[in-house]
Amino acid sequence: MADLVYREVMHDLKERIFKNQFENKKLPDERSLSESYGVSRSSIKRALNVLAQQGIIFKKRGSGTFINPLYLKNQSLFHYEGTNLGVTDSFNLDGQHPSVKLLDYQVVPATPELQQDLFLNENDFVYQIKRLRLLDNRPIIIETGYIPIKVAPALTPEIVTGSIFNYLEDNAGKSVTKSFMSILAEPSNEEDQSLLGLNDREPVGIMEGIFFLDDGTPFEFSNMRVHYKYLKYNTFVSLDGE
Amino acid sequence: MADLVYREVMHDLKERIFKNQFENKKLPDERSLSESYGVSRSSIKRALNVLAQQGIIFKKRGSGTFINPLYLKNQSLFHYEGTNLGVTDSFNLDGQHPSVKLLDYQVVPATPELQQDLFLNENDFVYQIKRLRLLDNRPIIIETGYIPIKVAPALTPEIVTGSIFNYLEDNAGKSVTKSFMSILAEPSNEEDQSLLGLNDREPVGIMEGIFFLDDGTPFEFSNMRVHYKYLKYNTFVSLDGE
DNA sequence: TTTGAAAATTGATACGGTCCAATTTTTGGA
DNA sequence: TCCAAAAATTGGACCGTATCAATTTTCAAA
Repeated sequence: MADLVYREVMHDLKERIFKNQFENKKLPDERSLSESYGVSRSSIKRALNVLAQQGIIFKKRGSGTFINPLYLKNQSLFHYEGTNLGVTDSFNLDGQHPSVKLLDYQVVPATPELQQDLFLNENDFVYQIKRLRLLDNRPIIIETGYIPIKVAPALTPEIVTGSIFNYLEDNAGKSVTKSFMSILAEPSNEEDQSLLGLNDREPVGIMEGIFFLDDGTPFEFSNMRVHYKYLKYNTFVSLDGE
Repeated sequence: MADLVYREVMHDLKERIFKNQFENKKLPDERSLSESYGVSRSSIKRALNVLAQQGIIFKKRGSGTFINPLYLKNQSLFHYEGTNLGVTDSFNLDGQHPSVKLLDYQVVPATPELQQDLFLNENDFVYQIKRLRLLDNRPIIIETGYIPIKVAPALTPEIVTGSIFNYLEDNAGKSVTKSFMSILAEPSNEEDQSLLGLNDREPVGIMEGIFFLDDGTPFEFSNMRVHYKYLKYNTFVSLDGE
């Protein structure tokens, strides 16, 4: 699986960090790591950079590389959901039962906006899929998705009732690894209120954006109107790469 | 300022992307860029990687590097980028005039929750700072922040009316480069409505979380109640480095 | 004209080297 | 002993090269 050098180093370091195998919360210097792993310093650097970006370690020039004490002490804090792309994945938390009710399913021409967002031509068509997502029979999300036919030609209402991402990964060997999302809030409209059981003072959170396949192909434009009590987006931000 | 090679390349490319100077939303290949900028391909790669991570471009092996059409489209007033940590920074981008009204400023004992979030002991004290942020005199955010005294012993109401982050960077040589934030939505309460000029159907967006110094020290717990029209958190999520 | 193999294009990974900058450790003189 | 200068340590930036893999283009055979 992890046949990349820097990934193997990264995973091994992660495990050793977890097992508290480093004294003083300090990692060996990069040159030593390079020698002991038998890889170039560049690869060590790359592995360490990923760990630093995840907030697991931090580096101080001239001093060394250290384990972030908060990562070990309060791990739940750092299990950030900024890395959960699919909605299905994010739900499996408390052993509750997610379900999907298909509200609408049709093929429509791509609007100009969709053409731009999904890199389509004028005569391209998209699936328009509107789903209500529930958790233990409580409605949580109204999700409207647009998927180009040419990207997933064999979709059916049955597939769409499950996880589209999982279907793609299992059957087409394509995986979704990137997304560009915007998160905002709005007052609820009448449809929100009736489908999600909100009163007119209660808002919805909105997550909308594009999901990409790992080769960079835009795969889906999605708009999710989320019951405000169930939207909580956690994210770890680091300016190091800037 | 940007005396780093890859940064200069990055900023130049960003500008050219913004000015639409690339045909077909396609950038030149890396080897050409390397030659035309007179820098190594590694530096080009590094610049492109940062842009890709920011979601501005995406790369397809064997095909080329392309501009993300979504990036040019987003023209929100409050354009909260996943890479902008401080609120002050996020405001300055659009050429509008930010200002701050100090609502409350006192020193209080750290609550048990703050003790945990900020890694404090029982007898530690924190500044409690409540500020109203405005943009061109329109109220945008009610921000309540908690900062341990021992991290920033010399804070004054005057400093707090400006940017705390900038003060720290200029005077203490400490910089804030990381944060762990949660984003959610709530109905507005009476205070929100009066301070932000909302009616009782209009919600607030909430961003709350912890800012860290670059050495990993938790620096501030912040809760921001944002006028819903001005909260737009854009984030590019990538599972590649995992 | 069509098709499919070969070649060219283009980004990805990895190596190893040079020099620099921040920090810590050592050392030698007052 | 104490302190400041020097040396060592350690991460950061950048270069140039080699090789591989995915995609597109070219081109010759059918």
